[in-house]
Amino acid sequence: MTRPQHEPLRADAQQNRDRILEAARAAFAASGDASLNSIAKQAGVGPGTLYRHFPNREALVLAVYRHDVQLLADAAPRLLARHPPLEALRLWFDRLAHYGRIKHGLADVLHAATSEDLVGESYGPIIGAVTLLLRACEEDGSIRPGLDPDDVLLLLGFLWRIDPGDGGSGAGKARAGRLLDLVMDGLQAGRTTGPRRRRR
Amino acid sequence: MTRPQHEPLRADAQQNRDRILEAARAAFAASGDASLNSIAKQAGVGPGTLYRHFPNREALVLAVYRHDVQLLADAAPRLLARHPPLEALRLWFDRLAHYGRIKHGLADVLHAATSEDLVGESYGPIIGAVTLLLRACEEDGSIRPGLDPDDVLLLLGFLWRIDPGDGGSGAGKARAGRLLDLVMDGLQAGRTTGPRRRRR
DNA sequence: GACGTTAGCGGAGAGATCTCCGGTTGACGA
DNA sequence: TCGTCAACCGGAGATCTCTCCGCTAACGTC
Repeated sequence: MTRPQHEPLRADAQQNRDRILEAARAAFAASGDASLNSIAKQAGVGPGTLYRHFPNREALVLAVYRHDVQLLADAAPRLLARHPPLEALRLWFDRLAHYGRIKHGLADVLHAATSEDLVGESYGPIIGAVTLLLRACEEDGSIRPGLDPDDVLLLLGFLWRIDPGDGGSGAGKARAGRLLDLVMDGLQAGRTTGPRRRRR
Repeated sequence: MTRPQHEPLRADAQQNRDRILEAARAAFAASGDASLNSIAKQAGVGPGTLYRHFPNREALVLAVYRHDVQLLADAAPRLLARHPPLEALRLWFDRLAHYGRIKHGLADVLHAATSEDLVGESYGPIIGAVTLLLRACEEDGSIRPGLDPDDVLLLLGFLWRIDPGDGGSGAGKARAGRLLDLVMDGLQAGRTTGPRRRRR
């Protein structure tokens, strides 16, 4: 954590990067779709500088939330240590959903992330967490074997598209819960061992 | 089909609308992300005219593909007449997936469609088809009861995000198939009647 | 056919994203 | 401390999306 990524930047470049990130964090917190121009201005740099550091909007959003993404990824092994695999998987999904609901700026980010490699820096930990959880469940026999983490993450993409305030108090949360139930059932179908457990 | 929607337009307006649609169809076929400006120019109208007829890119894309969307929706009752409900559902999903793979311009359209009401014109038939299929399956006892068509459609959103040429020959198709299998299993879990059928 | 009403036109332009490149400055060896 | 040079800056500008509004001409009426 907080390790210098890639090559060390020149001092002024590093300072600019930090200033941009700070300005972006503030701007995204305020509006979510602040213009990159205004963020650059707020950070006291030219648009060119912003775009050199972060080639597009996604990259900037991802960098801003990078720390949170890492926290989310780190939660996976912790959950696995304290819960049965299947339960850990579901709990982690819930966190992912909650995260998607809070940080709505990320909506379209992981959405396009699958194909981008630039995003690997942030997408990597997430895919790692999913891989870990799925493998544990698989070895446990509680889900069907042979699942591709990328597939699962793609399937979970709906989480980013649920409107947080969807139709009033907590409707979004309920919706995410219903759909996650459905996905969990799908994952369990074709499991290798144990009797099929009835939902709830 | 081909009924005059809403109020009848003035003759010149109707002509402009048609010209825009024609130009857009050609442009989208060529590039998929052609600029609306260029489409307007190609159609021989000003940008203002284009935006009055179609308030944003989505509306235009949707209008261009409207006929195809209707065909897709119409397929649902036909499939139900010739197949058991569950099978009809899956076959229709396959069509939806195929459609998503071909008309990639629609990718981000139905994506945002859930919240928009402007899109109702095209989203409506789709949601209608899903409702029909789900209800048939439900009465048949082959899927769990109480499913919300909107939920299901939201879950299926991954279909729009699969890269058609995903990693080479037909990989996208395979991926869609795997994920649809998973979704079908999820839908069947908790079904009311009959023994749980093993996949494939 | 002429006329008034108003739907509709279309271009100017605001504001956004992203690129390009001449000028500048930090880093480092001497 | 100084010179060199590559890394980096930042703003001009190309292009796009979308809005606003003064003007035009289509349509119903007489």
